[in-house]
Amino acid sequence: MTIRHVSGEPGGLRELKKRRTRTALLHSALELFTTQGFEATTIDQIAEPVEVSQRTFFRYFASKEEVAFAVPDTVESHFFDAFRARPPAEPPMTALRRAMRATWETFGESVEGVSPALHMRMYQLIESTPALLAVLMCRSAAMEERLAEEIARREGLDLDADPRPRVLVAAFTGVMRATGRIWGAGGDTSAASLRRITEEHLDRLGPALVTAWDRPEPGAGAAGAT
Amino acid sequence: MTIRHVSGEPGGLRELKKRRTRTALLHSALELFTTQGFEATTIDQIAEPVEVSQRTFFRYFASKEEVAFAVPDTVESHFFDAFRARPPAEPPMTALRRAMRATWETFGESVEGVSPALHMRMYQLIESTPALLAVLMCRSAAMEERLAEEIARREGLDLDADPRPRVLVAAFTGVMRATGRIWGAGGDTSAASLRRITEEHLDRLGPALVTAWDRPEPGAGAAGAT
DNA sequence: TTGTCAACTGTCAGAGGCTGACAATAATCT
DNA sequence: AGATTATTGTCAGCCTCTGACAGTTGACAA
Repeated sequence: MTIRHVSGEPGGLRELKKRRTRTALLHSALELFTTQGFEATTIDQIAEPVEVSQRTFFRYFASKEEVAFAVPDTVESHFFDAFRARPPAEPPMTALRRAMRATWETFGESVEGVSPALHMRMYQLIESTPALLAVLMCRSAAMEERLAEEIARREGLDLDADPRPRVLVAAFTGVMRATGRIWGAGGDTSAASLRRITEEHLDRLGPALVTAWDRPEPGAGAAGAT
Repeated sequence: MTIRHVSGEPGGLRELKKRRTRTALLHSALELFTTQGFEATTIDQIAEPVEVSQRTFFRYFASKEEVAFAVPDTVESHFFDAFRARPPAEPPMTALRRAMRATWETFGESVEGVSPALHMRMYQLIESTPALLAVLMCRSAAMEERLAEEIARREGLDLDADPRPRVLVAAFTGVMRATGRIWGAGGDTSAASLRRITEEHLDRLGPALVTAWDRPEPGAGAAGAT
């Protein structure tokens, strides 16, 4: 008969151990990264406190970078889901913004047992580590593509013929990147600060994009929805 | 007395040999990358036809990625210089576009002895290789930052307070990325094709950004130049 | 021409990221 | 309990990249 402990989550003993090992590796890595830096940390150093071999680390995370992006990954998924859940009537920029706001809110608690304070430190580390920044850029580009596809779908546009979805997304993420950098450079490292900076900057491109971009093209003749 | 051969460029024998080695390594690498793929190519394979040790390769190129971006690097520099040379009276988007056009034109000949056809193949390889795409994204982000700074300087704006330069650049490079992807996916791999796609797409965001973005803000009150 | 100096290179040794193969161990199912 | 399957550790190895040291070669002056 299958033993089922009172521990919240489903699955057997094996599943439980796996989740524990993963979380332990994640914590160990983040702790080391934020104290000694990303490149100065070796896989052996990460695996040692967890009492696990280097080989096992690579069975949980495909690379050293991946563990650094585990939490951002989760947050990103939340954001994308939140965006897809926005009503189709909302202009894309509005929907993006509200999805972002919703993500900030479900973001106060821990993700995978990682405290918000640690997220923040990791974000700053990513911003200041070239190798991680490169990965972040690549991931951002992939996310931009997915968002552009989703917008094209919502608005009934052809992504190959109409650059506007991509441009809108580029503008949005451009602001996000900019705010990220400003926040990273500034003194106030709180999540509230990041949130405030983001809102402020998004405010400033609202009128130009929200009102102009979700209507058919103003200039040359190209097919658009509605 | 210093021997000065009739070979075009300046410098002594040492300089000449260095340039030769660099070019040879570059060619060897690009040839192998485009035939077997980036990851399947090892440093030893690159160095062998040049009859040079692996160690020497790393004295010319800091990493395997760097050699892949040697030509894009040169092109990028040309573009940035061309942009800075644009008259300050031009709206930023117009200046970006003309700089791009100028870059396309000085681009027909070989760069560092690499034929345009090989550039094209390399661009496509970069687009289809995750590791290279990551580097490209990072480099693009750095370029965006430099362009935004330059625009802020031209227009007398404060980059930390006004997101518009960054957004404008994001829109521009967003279109460039999009065209790059469309071109890479399409059948026509000629430079002319890339050029045409780019022009077409830039046309479509012209009215919205050229006329709206170089004026002081429409909505909330923030300081801007003229 | 010759000797000195500086630059360039090869060899060697090694760290660190990452992977495949295989055997040992531990959980699950019957 | 025994068979099955998943997870792990060990080992061996490839590849990127770096520091150290010694050998070679071009540059320059006496």
